[in-house]
Amino acid sequence: MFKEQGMKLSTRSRYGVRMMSDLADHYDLVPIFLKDIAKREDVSEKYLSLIVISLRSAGLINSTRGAHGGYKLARRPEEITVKDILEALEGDICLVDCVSNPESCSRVSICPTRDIWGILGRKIGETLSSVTLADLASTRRKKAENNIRSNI
Amino acid sequence: MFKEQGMKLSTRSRYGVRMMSDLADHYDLVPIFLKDIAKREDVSEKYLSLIVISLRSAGLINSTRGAHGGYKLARRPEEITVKDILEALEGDICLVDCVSNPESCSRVSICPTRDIWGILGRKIGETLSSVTLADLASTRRKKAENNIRSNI
DNA sequence: ACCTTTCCTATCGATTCGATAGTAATTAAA
DNA sequence: TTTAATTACTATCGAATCGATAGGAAAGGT
Ligand code: FES
Ligand code: FES
Repeated sequence: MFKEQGMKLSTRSRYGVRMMSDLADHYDLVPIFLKDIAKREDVSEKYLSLIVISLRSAGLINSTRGAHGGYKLARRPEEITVKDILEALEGDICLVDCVSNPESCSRVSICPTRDIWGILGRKIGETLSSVTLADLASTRRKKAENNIRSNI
Repeated sequence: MFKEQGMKLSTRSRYGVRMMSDLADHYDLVPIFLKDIAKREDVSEKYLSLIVISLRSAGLINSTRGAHGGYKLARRPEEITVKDILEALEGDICLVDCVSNPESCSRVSICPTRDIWGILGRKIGETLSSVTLADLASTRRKKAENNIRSNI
C-alpha cells in the first residue's frame, strides 16, 4: 500500500507531445490525418482524438473537417514549446494551489515549504519552455541518422 | 471532462515535507509526538502516521515507541534534502518509465521526446536536492520575524 | 497492571486515468 | 446529390489512485 507509482507524467501529456512532434515533422504540408499519426506513433486513435481537442482549443493546432481534412500546427515549430503543449493538456504548471492562489491556504505567512514549490514550478517551466518542436524534430532526424549508421 | 487538476504535488508529499520541517525545528531535543506535529501542522494524525512509515523506512527519521516515544530526525537538518523526502514518499523521480528503464519502451531508439523527460527529471532532482531541512528551518524563522514586525 | 505512544493492515468513498463507443457535423469528391 | 471520409462531441467503462478513517497489535515507561 502506498507509493505504487509516483511522479509520473500522464500518458495524456506523453501522447500529446509525441503527436505535436509528429505534426512538426510534416509542417508546411497538407493537413495530417489523425489516423496516420495514431498509426505512426502506435497509439489509440480514439484516445488521441480526445487529446487533440485540448491542443486545438489552446490554439496550438488548426483542424479541417471532412474528407482531406486533418490537423496542422498553428505556428511554426520554432514557436511552439513543450511548455505550451503541457499547459494545454494539464493546465497551469503549479505544483500546489497556494503558490498561484495564496488565499487557498491559511498558513501562507508562516509556511516554510511554499517557497520551494514555487521555485520548483518555475524551474520546470523554464526547462519546458526551452525546448521547441523544432528541437524535437531535429532530435528525431539525428536519431534516424544514427540508426541508419548503426545498421550498416 | 479532462484537465480537472493537472501537475499537482500529492498531499502525501506536501504533508511529509511539512512534517520533516517541523521535526527540523526540534532537532536535538527529545522525540516529538506525532500528535503534536499533527496539531501544529493542522493535519490528520492518522494520515500522518501512514506517511511517517515511508520516512522511517527510508532512514530519514528514527522512532521510539511507548510512553515518551516519538520521532526524531535521523541526520542533521543540513544533511537531509527535500529530494530525500520526496524520493522516500513518491519513489524515484523519473517522469516516464523508459528513461530509467529503456527496455520498457520499444521506441527508445527513434523517439525524440524521451530525452527531454530525462532532462526535466534531472533538473527537478537538482532543484530538490539543493534545498535542505536547515534551509526550510531558516525560512520559517525569517517568516516568523517578519510576522512579528508586521504586527507592531 | 496501566497508560501512552508507535506500528500495521484493512478498508471507505470519491476522484482520476486510460480507453472505448456511438453519433453528429462537415467537407471533398463521384 | 449521394457517398465516403474525416473531425467534433458526449457519454460512458473498469481499474487504479487518492485522501482519509478505523481498529487493534506491539512496545515501552511509570
Ligand atoms: S502548503 Fe500552502 S502555505 Fe504551506
Ligand atoms: S516514450 Fe518511451 S521512448 Fe518515447
